Amino acid sequence: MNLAAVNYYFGSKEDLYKQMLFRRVRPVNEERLNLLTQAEQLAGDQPVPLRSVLDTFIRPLLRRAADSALGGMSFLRLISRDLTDPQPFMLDEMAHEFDPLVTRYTHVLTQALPGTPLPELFWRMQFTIGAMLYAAAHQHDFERISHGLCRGDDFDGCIRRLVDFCAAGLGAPRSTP
Amino acid sequence: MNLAAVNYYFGSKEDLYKQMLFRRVRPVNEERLNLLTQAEQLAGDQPVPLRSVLDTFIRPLLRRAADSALGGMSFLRLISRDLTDPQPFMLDEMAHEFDPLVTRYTHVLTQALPGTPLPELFWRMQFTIGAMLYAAAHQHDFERISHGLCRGDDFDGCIRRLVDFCAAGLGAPRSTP
DNA sequence: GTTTGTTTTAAACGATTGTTTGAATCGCTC
DNA sequence: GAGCGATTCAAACAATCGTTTAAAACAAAC
Repeated sequence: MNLAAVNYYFGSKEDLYKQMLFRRVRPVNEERLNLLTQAEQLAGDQPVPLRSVLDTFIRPLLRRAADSALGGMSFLRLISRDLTDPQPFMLDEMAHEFDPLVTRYTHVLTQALPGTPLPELFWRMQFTIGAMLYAAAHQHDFERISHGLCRGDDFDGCIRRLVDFCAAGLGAPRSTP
Repeated sequence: MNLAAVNYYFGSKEDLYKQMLFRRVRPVNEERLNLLTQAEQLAGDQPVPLRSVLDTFIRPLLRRAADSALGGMSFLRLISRDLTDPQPFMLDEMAHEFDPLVTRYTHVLTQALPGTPLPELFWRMQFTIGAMLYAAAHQHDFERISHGLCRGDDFDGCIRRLVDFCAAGLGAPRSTP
């Protein structure tokens, strides 16, 4: 197609990139918060179980892998890359997009993991994000890396395993420094 | 400096990039394997404890953050990026560089985690790598993200927390699909 | 001091980048 | 179908990219 259309419709290449990425990311985060609300209602006055919290966070992103209408693997690779190594012009709006998530998830996680110091929780949330993003971006490669032992298209299996892994990690006992 | 020197000494920009990155990565992986050998000797005929395995894998990379002579944070960001979203021309040599690691660590981990099916172990190794790379690349940002709760220069703390998290994750019980 | 081979430099190369321009084309209303 | 704003397109724009070239500067051996 004609590249002049980019500037006609979006003003610049950066703006096209921004709009494209946020068009994909926004529904993911909306879905996360919706699922989280549902989980809270289901839990009543009890804290939301840790594994449920993780599922609401991981599933909306990971299920995109199998859905090419929502971006498929290209989107997962792209968002993983942009969160791992953000381009400067994306930083502000990205932070703004993810702020509500940080607030809500910090809140439910402190209740799901009572007694965990807040700094500890922050670190572990970052580890969780890292594990998820790396798995999201490399799902397909695992088949090659593991010499066929892991299926590259087993998205549900990937989600379940991520939840297993991160639930244990988030709830891990703390070793003394 | 004069950019023509790049082609004079390295042939191309890609080759400069390759050599620069491998010059930094190779010592990391050598250190990993050395520490792993030491840990094996220390363990005698017992399996190497899981947390020790993780320490040999994580520490050699993460300690670079504080050592600008070994690349510092710039190196960590770069290698994190290149492993998360590899450039095509790096793939072959990267795989070759990491092959021995995969073999050795798969071996010691199957012994440290008896009964874990190999596919499960592969998935969890990937999660571990993801958590580590993301933490490595973002150590500094956590201070801002957590509103000052997490120190961005607490490298030993980061290692210890990563080991806590990943040890629990690797040893987590498996939920039924 | 001249020679020989190596390194550094400035200039130019072709290719590609993101963007702008102005003319053509379209869809619509009167 | 004339007129008009919106869209499309090819062409050209300046800027940057990685690389090559050839001349200048350097170092070491004789």
